[in-house]
Amino acid sequence: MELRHLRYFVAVGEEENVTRAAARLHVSQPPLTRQIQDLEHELGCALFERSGKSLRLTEAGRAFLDEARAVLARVEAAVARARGIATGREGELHVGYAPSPTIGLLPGALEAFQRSHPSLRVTLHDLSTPQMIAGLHARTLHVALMMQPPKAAAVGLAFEPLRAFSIVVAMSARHPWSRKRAMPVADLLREPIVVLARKEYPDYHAFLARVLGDDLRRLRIVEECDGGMSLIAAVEAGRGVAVTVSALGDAAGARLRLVPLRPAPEPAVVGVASLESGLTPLAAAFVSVVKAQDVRLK
Amino acid sequence: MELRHLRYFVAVGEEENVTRAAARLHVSQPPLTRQIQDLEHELGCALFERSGKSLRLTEAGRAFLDEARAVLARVEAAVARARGIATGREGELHVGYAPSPTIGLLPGALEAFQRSHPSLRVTLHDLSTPQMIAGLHARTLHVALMMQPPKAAAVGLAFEPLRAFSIVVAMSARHPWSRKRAMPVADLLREPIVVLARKEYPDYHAFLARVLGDDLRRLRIVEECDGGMSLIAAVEAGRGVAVTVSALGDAAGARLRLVPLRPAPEPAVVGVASLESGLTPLAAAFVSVVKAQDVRLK
DNA sequence: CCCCGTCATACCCGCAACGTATCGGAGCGC
DNA sequence: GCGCTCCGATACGTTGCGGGTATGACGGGG
Repeated sequence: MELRHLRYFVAVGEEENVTRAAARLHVSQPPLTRQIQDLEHELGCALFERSGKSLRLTEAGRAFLDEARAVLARVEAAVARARGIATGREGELHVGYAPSPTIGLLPGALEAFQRSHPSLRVTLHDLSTPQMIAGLHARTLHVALMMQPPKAAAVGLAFEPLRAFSIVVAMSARHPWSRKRAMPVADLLREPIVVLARKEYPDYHAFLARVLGDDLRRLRIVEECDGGMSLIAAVEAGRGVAVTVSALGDAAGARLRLVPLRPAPEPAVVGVASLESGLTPLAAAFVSVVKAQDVRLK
Repeated sequence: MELRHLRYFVAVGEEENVTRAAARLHVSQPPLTRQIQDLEHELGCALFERSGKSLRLTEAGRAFLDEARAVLARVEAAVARARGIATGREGELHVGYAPSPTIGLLPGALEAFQRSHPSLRVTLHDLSTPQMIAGLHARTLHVALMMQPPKAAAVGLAFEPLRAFSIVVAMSARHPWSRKRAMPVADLLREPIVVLARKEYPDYHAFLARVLGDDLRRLRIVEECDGGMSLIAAVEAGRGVAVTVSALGDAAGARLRLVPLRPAPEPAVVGVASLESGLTPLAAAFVSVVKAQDVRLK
């Protein structure tokens, strides 16, 4: 059976007249008769009762007419959907993001993208860097907003840098170091330190390892927080200081003082990652929109 | 586009490998490649990304794969449904009936039919004779349990008689005539008469006209009832007598006495009507079941 | 009784779907 | 780096089938 049979049958079924249906379909009557017979033969049951003159739908024919119309409508919808997705006018965009460093980036990017692609669903996924890389490869993520991964982890991925954040020590405004220009690492080691929980934020600990190297193990960690907001609150309350990227200022506002580390480590680069090849039109659009909207790479 | 394209695409999409898909479909690889290309060309968008070696579904391709599978499943279902209906294993049977004369007939008939056709929905429609005849012709009714219609109204219909009911006068057990063998029409005209409302029971008044002829207008009608139960109650209460078929005894039981009219009019024949030609398998089955179950044509 | 409308059959033609053979390119082992 | 292998794309001949014309069969209406 082919869609042709269904299209022909719908016409004949609606007209209950082969000749008129043939005119409607712009074919001649005999082939149409033949196709209908073939269809009935394949189904193994009569769709029409022939009364010499004219023909009439059987019970089964009426049911099959409904079904055939539904199938054809479904095909139409399938075509429309595929075309819509291919042209980027519909579909779903799955965006992975690392919350802390992208907090000042994400809202603007989403807004700009929704403006250029209205009626498009964007799904956000709060993930760690390894999860995002895996998601991109598995095609469950289209793009990921994250810190620049090491070269080795990024094979097959394109990474577009957007902002560079300096590494700072966050502390309460009442802290003795809060008015200084910078804090030496040696002094940091004497301070009580607040960190994000290792279990829930492997990325943060990888970041600390990169920034501090061996000094990481000499930190006096007094508290582990289960989220960025708890960390800010703990630091603001003076329970300790935290090593973080300057992006934290976007979330904390004036509640915290951010003092650069000395010597200044390599700045942390945040950007958008996607597949190097075979990225969807939507993903490409997202990358270019975010890039255009966030030209200021500091 | 034809179902072939969808079948081929589903195979290639699931395998993401033309050669294996070709083997699965029992065709050679080149035609399959070509059909897929034709499909993509017709859709106007790529369903696969070609990376030299092997090929991979695009976003649109994944969506279209789901849709194509759904279409094929729907086609399967359509075929199954048509076949099921044609062989009488599923579907719906619409049965029209005239309540009063068929009250002793319908329950047994339905039970017997449900036994021979389980998992089949039967819908009952309480209708007047002209409505049933129209419904049979319009194919909204499959069969109708009713009084035998006049020849003129029954063109194109097959009527299978089942029972013949004599015409009786229903009255309370306390009525002076309740012990007599029969009641002459002349005496009936002196009695107060209870009838069914003309508006709601045109059939009943047609029946009276057939049985009594011109005497109908000489009846002393004292009350119109809006249903069979009200009629029985009114007669039982002694407000008057009613002219009816002996089938009423099935509903009234011992509460009423039924005295034959004299001279006895032609008995009222109740049976099952259906289309003379082109009746569905289910309708035919219903007629034969009811006939077999109700052989005693009195 | 003839004519018209309608569906079914007979027959022919052309295209498009299929098969065989072959090419081109990418990964892989030596 | 070279050849080998695997896979998809292309080329081309063949054929089956969908579609066209002509005609038959049949019933209903003037």
